[in-house]
Amino acid sequence: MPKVTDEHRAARRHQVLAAALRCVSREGFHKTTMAHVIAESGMSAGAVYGYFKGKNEIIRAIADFAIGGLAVSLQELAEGDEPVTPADALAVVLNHVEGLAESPDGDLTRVAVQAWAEACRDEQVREIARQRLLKVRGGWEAVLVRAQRDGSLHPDADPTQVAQAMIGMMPGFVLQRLIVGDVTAASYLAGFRSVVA
Amino acid sequence: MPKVTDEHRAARRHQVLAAALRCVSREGFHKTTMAHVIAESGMSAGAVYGYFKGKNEIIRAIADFAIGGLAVSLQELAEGDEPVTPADALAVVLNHVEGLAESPDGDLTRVAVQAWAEACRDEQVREIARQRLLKVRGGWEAVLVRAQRDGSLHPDADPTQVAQAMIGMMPGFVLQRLIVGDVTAASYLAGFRSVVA
Amino acid sequence: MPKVTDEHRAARRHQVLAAALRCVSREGFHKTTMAHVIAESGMSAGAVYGYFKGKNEIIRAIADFAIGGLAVSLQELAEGDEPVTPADALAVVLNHVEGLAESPDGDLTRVAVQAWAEACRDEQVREIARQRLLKVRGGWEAVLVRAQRDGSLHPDADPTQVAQAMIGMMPGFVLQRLIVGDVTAASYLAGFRSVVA
Amino acid sequence: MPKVTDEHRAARRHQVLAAALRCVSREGFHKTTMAHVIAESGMSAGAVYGYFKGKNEIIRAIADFAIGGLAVSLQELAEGDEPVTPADALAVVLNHVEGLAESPDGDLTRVAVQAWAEACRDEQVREIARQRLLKVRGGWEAVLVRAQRDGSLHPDADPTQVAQAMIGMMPGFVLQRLIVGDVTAASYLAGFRSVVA
DNA sequence: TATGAATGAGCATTCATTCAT
DNA sequence: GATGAATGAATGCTCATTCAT
Repeated sequence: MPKVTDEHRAARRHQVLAAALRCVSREGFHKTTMAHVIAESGMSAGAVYGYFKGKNEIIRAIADFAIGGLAVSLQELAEGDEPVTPADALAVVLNHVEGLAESPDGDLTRVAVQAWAEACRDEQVREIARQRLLKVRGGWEAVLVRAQRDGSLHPDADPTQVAQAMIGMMPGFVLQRLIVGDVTAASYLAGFRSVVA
Repeated sequence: MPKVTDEHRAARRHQVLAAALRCVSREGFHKTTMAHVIAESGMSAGAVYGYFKGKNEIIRAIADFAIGGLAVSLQELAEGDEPVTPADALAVVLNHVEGLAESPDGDLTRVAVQAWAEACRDEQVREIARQRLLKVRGGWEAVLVRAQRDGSLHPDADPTQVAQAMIGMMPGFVLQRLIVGDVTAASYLAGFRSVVA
Repeated sequence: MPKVTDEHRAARRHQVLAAALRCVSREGFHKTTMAHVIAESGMSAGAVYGYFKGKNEIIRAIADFAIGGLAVSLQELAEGDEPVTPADALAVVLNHVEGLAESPDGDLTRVAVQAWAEACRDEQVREIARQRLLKVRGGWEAVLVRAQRDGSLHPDADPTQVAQAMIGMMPGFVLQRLIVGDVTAASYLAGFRSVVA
Repeated sequence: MPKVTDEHRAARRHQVLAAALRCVSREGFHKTTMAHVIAESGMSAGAVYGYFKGKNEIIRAIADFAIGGLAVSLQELAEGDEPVTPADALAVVLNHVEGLAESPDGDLTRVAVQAWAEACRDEQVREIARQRLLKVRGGWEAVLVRAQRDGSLHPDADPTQVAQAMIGMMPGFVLQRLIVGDVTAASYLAGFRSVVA
């Protein structure tokens, strides 16, 4: 089947990635074997290796995808007409996270936790994660600048530092959801609103 | 003689755990082989297996230790004489975290991230993590009740929900420290204070 | 049309063989993969398999070519007008070998060494090698009979046995050239002349 | 079975090497799989890897052994009381080679041919082969100096060049034996004697 | 006839664990 | 108890060959 279209190639890559995502959300990166991914994808070993150089490349692609998935565009919030508060933006983030947990290819938040752990070991995954985090922090900064304009954030606040704190609330939500299981976007957000009020 | 033996046993277990901690903080749980732990501990394979049933038991002990290490006693803060604000308690937590990164047996925050990932895969690690998190949430609740008494937290706030939000700030601090590297307890806390102000 | 096709077939086969020769002289038979040969030839996998049944057929064709390349026609020497000595014939052989090392498709003497090794494993390659060696021995016998006539070889010598000895000097020259690197046709021949003198 | 003696270690290494030798003399270096060696040795995979880092290390050890096996000590011949001719020394070499073909761990001359081929590919094997060849050439030079003293070699001959030529007769003997099969030490030597006579 | 993506058996190697000493 | 050599199933990956287009 030579002369395959780019769409075909992309679809095949996605087929591998989706299979790997399901495996990783079940078993984590390191208990997921290539044999699992191969079986789950329905492809042959050789075919999978035709689309990815090896397990590391798949791990990196998945880490990128999962961490990227957690990123919400806060930009549009910052550019919208409605007044924006930090709590509003956090609500958007938390609802987005809850949606990722229901992904058809497994709970993406579980995969993201794997990716965080991998970022602490693998320089390349760390770089991917860093880029993603900085991007989202940029979104938060835009929102916070807007919030200062709207009066919902103190004008003397340093948007960069506040962005660090605000983005920092997401991992704690993800982990408590997965590990304790008693946290919802609503309860978490309510807790935050009570503090800032 | 039995007491000497018990002390001996405890010392030997610690020897293995400390070695494993150093390995895991360098390489993560799954790239750490028993051979690494055995070599790092200076013990023989048979000896290590005399103190731990296998790798899983070591992983669980380490996960317990690392997640437990992140827990600070906020109880004494709640019971002290000084008025307490949520930000004060967060400062205590963040400073404690910064100290763990300098542990003689490797950066414990890196190990904790590994433990979070493992908690998403292994029911027993998850249970350990859950107990630890609930314990710390209990400490936060005590602090927050005190804060309500002191007037630094709104009297209508639900301490449980606020505790979820407050404990949720810690993982985000750990991850940004390890992955982005530009976050300090001071900058993170300043960001938080700006929001609640 | 059939003739054009035949020429085309021959040209294509040569294209594959030349590519394979370059690969084998670099990497040996068994480290040379079909993918290497396919890439080096600039043809497609399917095309290569249209001209050769498989890797074994290519190996045999190359072995034939490389061992055949070492064969010089000593016949014309035997039939010439000039008096011939064994050393003269050896000089022709050694000079020919030195030329093969400069082949545009890689050092053919390296390929020949691979072919010798393969001849010890593969019955078909061995048969090819045997035919080639016997052919050259025939050439040597003709030269040696002529040398007896010329008086440069003892009349009681058995030309077959002497041919065994004389042809036997070639592999040692090739190997010392490739492995030790300090042997030239001139030095090797001088050594031989000193013994027979 | 801890605290094993050095003899035990040496015996185990030999057990692997002997197994590998049998495999390689049958199938060549590259068709010999680790599974073959492991099965032939009667050891487990892990045990074999406890004595050798990998297949390459085994190949190199075998190449060393096989090429080394071809080396005869011509030194004692050079130092003996009897007058020595080049043909006498060649006789010793050829008889030695015939003996190696009957080794209990397979025909060592077949393994040596594999080693020559490998020496053309692998820098480390080449270095091993070079050292071995230079050693034997040294033996030949001693013999030839002695032969000059005895009057059986022309006093003007350069012993180094003659040694190149004389050692060069061995590979041709090995290859003709293995590939054509009609050459014996006796016939080959007779051919040589006829030329030098 | 040409293409090259796909196949899948096979390969070298690792590693958690055991157990004879 | 302590030792560490031995085990062998499992892993990530390769590559000669095929065949739908």
